[in-house]
Amino acid sequence: MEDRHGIQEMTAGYGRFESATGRPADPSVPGERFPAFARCASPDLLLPVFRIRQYRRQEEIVAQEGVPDFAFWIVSGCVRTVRQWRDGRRQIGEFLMAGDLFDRDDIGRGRFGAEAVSPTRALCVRVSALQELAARQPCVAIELRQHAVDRMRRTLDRLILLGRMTASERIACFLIEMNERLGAEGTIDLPMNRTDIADYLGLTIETVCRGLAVLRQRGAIAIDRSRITIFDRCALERAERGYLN
Amino acid sequence: MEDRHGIQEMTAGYGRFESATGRPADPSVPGERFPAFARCASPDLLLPVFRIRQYRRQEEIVAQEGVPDFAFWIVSGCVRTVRQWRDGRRQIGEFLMAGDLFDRDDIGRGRFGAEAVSPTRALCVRVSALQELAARQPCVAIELRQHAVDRMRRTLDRLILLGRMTASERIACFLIEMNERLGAEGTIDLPMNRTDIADYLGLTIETVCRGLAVLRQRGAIAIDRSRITIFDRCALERAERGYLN
DNA sequence: CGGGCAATTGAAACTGCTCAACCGCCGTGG
DNA sequence: CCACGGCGGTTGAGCAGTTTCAATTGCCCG
Repeated sequence: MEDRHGIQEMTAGYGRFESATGRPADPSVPGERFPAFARCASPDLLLPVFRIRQYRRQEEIVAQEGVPDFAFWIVSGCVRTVRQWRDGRRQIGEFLMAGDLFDRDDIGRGRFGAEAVSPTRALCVRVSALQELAARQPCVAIELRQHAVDRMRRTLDRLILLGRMTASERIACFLIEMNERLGAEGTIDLPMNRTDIADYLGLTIETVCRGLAVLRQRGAIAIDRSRITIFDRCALERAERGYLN
Repeated sequence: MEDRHGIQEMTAGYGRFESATGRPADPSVPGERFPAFARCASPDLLLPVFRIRQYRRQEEIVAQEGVPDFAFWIVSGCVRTVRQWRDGRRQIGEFLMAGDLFDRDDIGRGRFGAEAVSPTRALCVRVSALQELAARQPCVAIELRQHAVDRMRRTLDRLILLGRMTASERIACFLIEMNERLGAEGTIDLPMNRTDIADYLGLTIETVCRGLAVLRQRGAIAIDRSRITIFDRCALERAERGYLN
């Protein structure tokens, strides 16, 4: 299995751990982000526990009812957490980007599944091993803690968005969020399609299209398929005004 | 101050800790629930860190922008976490009942405030002290961990509710949740008013009233102000069908 | 008994959804 | 090489569910 192969490469040393990923673990490589603790934790503790996994577009990472033993650290690509009904309704919990981490607790222990939105490379870590690591290496524990806090903040923000924002506010909010997370100075290459956006924002795909069209007509953005260019960030912020009040 | 007085009482020993609350820490006392670790942790570690606080109806516990140093363990009563806009829109994050715990991270570090829905008694613990306690006493750490997992599950359930459920589904869902949490065998004495319910479910107060009225007309429930009696739980479960699919 | 507040009900307005058609791109196969 | 089909995205028209606005009821408490 490739898993076995990956482990052997990684256990050979810190350098091999990097080479096992196929590229150097340099945060400056566009789109790739490795855990900060990969730099501060001692390699002999770190290396035996990681595997690298690759996922194709739309590939399932964790089944909806799944409670995996592994935590996943996204190195590149984009993942959605998703819950689907038999009647077709679907809710996306969050989009996870390079640098994000998730495990069974973060997807609600069987509430949500996880799927690759775009081709994704992830560090795959047994939860128990990660916990042991965190117990020995303070910098790991700190980073995990920070992730948990950030996730709760973002999830609470989603409650406000889904509970009390209008369609146009949600869309503006989404663009600002994506601009900050993918942040290439006003040009966003969205990894997800309109259906994913709609299921993330609790809207229909048509409403998302119309909302984007309104922003385009106002000169706030330009739309070229999945590439959104932001001309007038203030207009977006006005559109999501409620968020800040 | 009563704080000082409370501390002195509590530091006197385990028995005084109980008496400081005014009543024995017996889980069987109706409506009162103390942390399980109050039984397993050694008293000399536990006692110096706790204070008891009482809050009147509608009293603010944590300001919306507040990041308190304390964690709160609700012994009796009901608390809402709430975010409010200047334009009047309001979203309730969750209702916290006896036995529930929250701290600054659970309310999003300044995202939500906390207010007493009904007269509330809470154990108030400095976060750093609780963390130290958890580091020394495994049973405390386990209980805190379980709370965090439960909270994430419930918050993710709220995402689905707010994003993809109809008004009647939300209302049925709410009644089932409250029945399970307040659970007196089919009779629910809701501590919160209709406005709170509406802001919890992302609806208006009128829609909540109408939804309840429909359930009453179908013979599923009876309504007497804040007292709801459930006659036909299956009808409620049908009304929230999407939730389970 | 009256004031005030929460809850309820009714009617109209509106936001967002549903259904449908259409566009443009791209890969495939004749 | 081009026709075709599929898919994602966009736009339009009508509809439905929810909100808004308004009026009324019921209850508690002074």
